[in-house]
Amino acid sequence: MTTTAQMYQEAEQLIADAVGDVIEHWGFRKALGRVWTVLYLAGEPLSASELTERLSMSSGAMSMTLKELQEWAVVRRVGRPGERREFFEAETDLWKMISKVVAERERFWVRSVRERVEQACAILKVVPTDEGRGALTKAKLLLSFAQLAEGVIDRFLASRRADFSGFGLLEKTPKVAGPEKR
Amino acid sequence: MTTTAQMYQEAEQLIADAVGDVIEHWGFRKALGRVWTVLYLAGEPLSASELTERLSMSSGAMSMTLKELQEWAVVRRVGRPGERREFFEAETDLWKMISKVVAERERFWVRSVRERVEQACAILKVVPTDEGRGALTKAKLLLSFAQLAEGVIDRFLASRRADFSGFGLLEKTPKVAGPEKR
DNA sequence: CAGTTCTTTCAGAAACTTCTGAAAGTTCAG
DNA sequence: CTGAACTTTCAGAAGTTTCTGAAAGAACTG
Repeated sequence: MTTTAQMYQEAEQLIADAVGDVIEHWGFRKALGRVWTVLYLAGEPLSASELTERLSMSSGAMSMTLKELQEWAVVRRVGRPGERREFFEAETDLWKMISKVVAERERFWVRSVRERVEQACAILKVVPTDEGRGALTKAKLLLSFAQLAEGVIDRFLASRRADFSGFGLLEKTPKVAGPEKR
Repeated sequence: MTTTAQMYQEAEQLIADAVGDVIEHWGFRKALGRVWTVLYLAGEPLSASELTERLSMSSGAMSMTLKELQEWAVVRRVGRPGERREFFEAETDLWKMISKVVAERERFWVRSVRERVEQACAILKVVPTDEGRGALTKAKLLLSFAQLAEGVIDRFLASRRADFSGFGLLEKTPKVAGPEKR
């Protein structure tokens, strides 16, 4: 016999693992996605030990994972009156989460690449061989691509902030997308 | 004294490592980015041994790397008349490369997630607790987000341009405060 | 301020990824 | 065929990331 609690857990695991996989694919630890998902689906703050049990993780891993999630402002720590323990709840505004990641992570890399390619271009400028000239042309192309990406990221961050601030894409208000038609 | 050949190599290393780092950040092996970059900058086909030497990699690693680059259609194998060895040249069409990756990699994951969340929704539909109902609402939101992403990817691929113009990632139907042309 | 409860830290274990280099395989000229 | 030139494969090495769990640390409570 399958209880409703078991069914809930099964669905929770499915979604947690799915989100965990995406998150891992994007270069974070799978555990970050799993923990966030359980908190998100729960809809109310949960304690660390509750999470530890539901996801079969060690207390140490849970502590580190929650710390990292908070650094990314994706999970909040909330006190609960009359409770000794700390509770945690998920940030539900997906735009807020995504923009934070893009701003801190993607931007950093794009800039780092741009700077290094610029440096290489400076060197190639004074290499008077055919090889050097050909490479310079191509390096400049890479450079303009990096600059393009930098611009896209900046515009992405600016535009959404302007239009959706306080109105997060996946905020509690349902009715986001229509019926599927694939 | 620094020769022009040494300067070329220095610039080549700088760019190769920069591209390698981005590529790694995007979930591929660093070596893929480094090898592609050397071929790209060279502008002409190079042999495996040439690459092995320039990048200080083992022959085994080079063989595997070139194989993977070819699978991603990012490097082509070219024969050279009168030469026994095989030569390799870089695909220079960035759009072609990016669209291939997006089509095969991102799409796969978005769909996989959508399917798993759909499955979980089906389970939650028959869980008659408050917990279950709340989670179902949220799961449906995740689902609509996955569908949104699927749509964005498909439109991006259909647009067939690498300049990213108008690439508002989370664009819904209307265009917002657009300084850029449609 | 001693005890209880919960959280964080961290060294080592485990798991996973990538690389090396020798051996096996392939191709081709003579 | 045979051997030279080059490529691929793969088992084990090396490197990297993530997790475990015990111990130290905090935060209350009575």
